[in-house]
This record gives sequence, structure tokens and C-alpha cells, in this order.
Amino acid sequence: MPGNLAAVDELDRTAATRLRDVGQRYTSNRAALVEVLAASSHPLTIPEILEARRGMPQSSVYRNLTVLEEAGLVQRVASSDEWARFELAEDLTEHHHHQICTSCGQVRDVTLPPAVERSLDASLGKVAAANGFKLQHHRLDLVGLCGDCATG
Amino acid sequence: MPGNLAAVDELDRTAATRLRDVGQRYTSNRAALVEVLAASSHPLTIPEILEARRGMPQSSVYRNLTVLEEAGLVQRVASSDEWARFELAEDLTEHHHHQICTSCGQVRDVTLPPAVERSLDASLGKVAAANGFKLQHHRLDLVGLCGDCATG
DNA sequence: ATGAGTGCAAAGGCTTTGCATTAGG
DNA sequence: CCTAATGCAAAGCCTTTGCACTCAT
Repeated sequence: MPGNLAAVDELDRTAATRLRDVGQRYTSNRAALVEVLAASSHPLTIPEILEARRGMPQSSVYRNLTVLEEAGLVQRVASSDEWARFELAEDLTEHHHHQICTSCGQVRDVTLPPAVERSLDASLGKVAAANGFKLQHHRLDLVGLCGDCATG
Repeated sequence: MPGNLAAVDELDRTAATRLRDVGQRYTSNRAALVEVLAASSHPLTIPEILEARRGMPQSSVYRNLTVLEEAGLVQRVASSDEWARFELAEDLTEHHHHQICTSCGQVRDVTLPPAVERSLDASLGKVAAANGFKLQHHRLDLVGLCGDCATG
């Protein structure tokens, strides 16, 4: 819900708390990163973040993204294979997946019907258990062509 | 089916054909790469490939992997986020997914029950269609801890 | 005050590229 | 034969790190 003031405020408090929990401060740069990621409907690359926050040094972006990741506020997304992309941790947003365009690399968030997620989780849980694997979560991407690329 | 002679032979012919189709030669280095990938039960990193084929220069590995990818024989796998991993294109193997250990980065191949795959594809198809997205395939990873890491 | 955070610039590490040589068809 | 492929080394590019300065608590 980008732009929702109450939600943004709560996100802010959550961020401060989780950072404090890992012995980190909630600085303006970090708040800015959280804000930028929260305002986006898709995972952002470093260039995109730098574009959104002109003047913030790359090193600060990298360093703080790492800190935010360790605090469980941000997660790295494996996209096509070009650049690292970042989004808010899933428990701060909604469980969702990514639609990745193989032509232009565009990444868009998508959600699946809850029933599908449930049956999928059940199946994955069985497979993981059979392999002695401790399943934490799943990652599902739709790979194909976005509207623009399919047409052009 | 690693090690199956007949299958290896057919793979060889397929590789030669697809390379020729894109105007590339099937050289010994490329054959070696296909062989190494075919013999593995999980996606390989460049270091692993170099280990399996001592003496092959890195530049050749990178360059030929790119060619093989363009010929539709090999595909890059998005793993945790450390190194690029490569495996044979899916139509040369079996439809499968990856179990990724967040602790050690290990990637293992896993397959899901056909019924699960079918219902998943059906759902994804609907979602994609609703977004004007031309779905080519899906990518599903089980993320968690492998047996070794969960215990240690 | 006082250690964490910041910014700039330099260093790292995986990956790509230039060029002369070798080999595939 | 003639062009593509190879191999070595150098260059690229995203990312990380060192260090002195500044800000948060």
C-alpha cells in the first residue's frame, strides 16, 4: 500500500525496532532506503535506488542495504541475472511472486490465489521433508514476456 | 540419466544441431562443457566446471557457456546470490526445481509430483493472462537449510 | 563525548574483451 | 583455405573496503 501514511509510519517504527535489535541505528539514509523500497511496486536495482535518491553515495546504498538485510527488513531478489534487486522483507509486505520478462528484464510483483499457495506449500513441505531439508520459504517466478515485449 | 551412453550420444547430436542452427561450431571445449553439465545432478558454478575440466581456460568456459546458452543448450540458474550456476536446458533434462540452502549455498535438484506441476501451471497461466504476460515457464525454488546445515 | 555512520576514493572479484594463434568445416 | 574458436593477459563493472570526518545517542 504505497503512500499510505499510517502504514508508512508503522513501517518506520518496525524498521527502528528491528535495527535496534541487531545493534544498529535508524539513520536518515536507512530511512530513505526503506521509504524508496516501500514506495515501489517491484524490486529495485541499485541504479534505480540511486536515481530515486540523487546524492546518496553508492557505498552508502550498498552498505545500508546490507545492514537492512541483516536486520530482516530488506531482501535481495534473484532476477534474470543482471543486477541485484532489493525489496522490503516479505513479512513487511504481502507474500508475492515475480513476473520476469526475459526480453527487457522488467520485474513485476504478482500474487497467487491463497488456495494455490496453500496447496503448493503443502506439496513443497512433503518434498523437503523427504530430502531432510528444512524448508523456510519458497520462491516462485513467472518467466516470460511482458505485454510490451510480446507485442513489439 | 548421467552416464547413459545412448543418451549422451543423443545429447551430443542435439548439441551439434542446435549449435549449427545458430551458426556455431561444436568444438571439443563445447562438447566438454555439455558433458560436464550432463554428468552433474545439480547446477554447476564456474569454479566447479574448471575443477572438472582442469586446463580449460576460464575465458573459454565463460565464452562457450554464453554460446551454449544462446543455442538453447544451457541455462543460467539464479541461486542464492553468490556465483552464476549453469545447467543443461530444461528440455534436455527433466522439468525440475531447486532446493537452495541459505547457509552453505548448496543447490540440489528436486522434482514435484506431476499433479502439483499441472495445477500450478494452470494457476500461473491464469495470473499471467490477467496481466497480459506471455508465460514461457515458471521457476520454483525451495529455500531453506540442507540436512548438514540444519544439524550443524 | 565517543563510537557508529558517512562519503570519497581505491581495491576486490567475477566476468568480459582484445589480439595473435590454432583449429574446425 | 578462411573464418570461427582458443588462450593468455588486460580491461570492465558491480560491489566491497579503508580511512578520516560527521552525526546520533
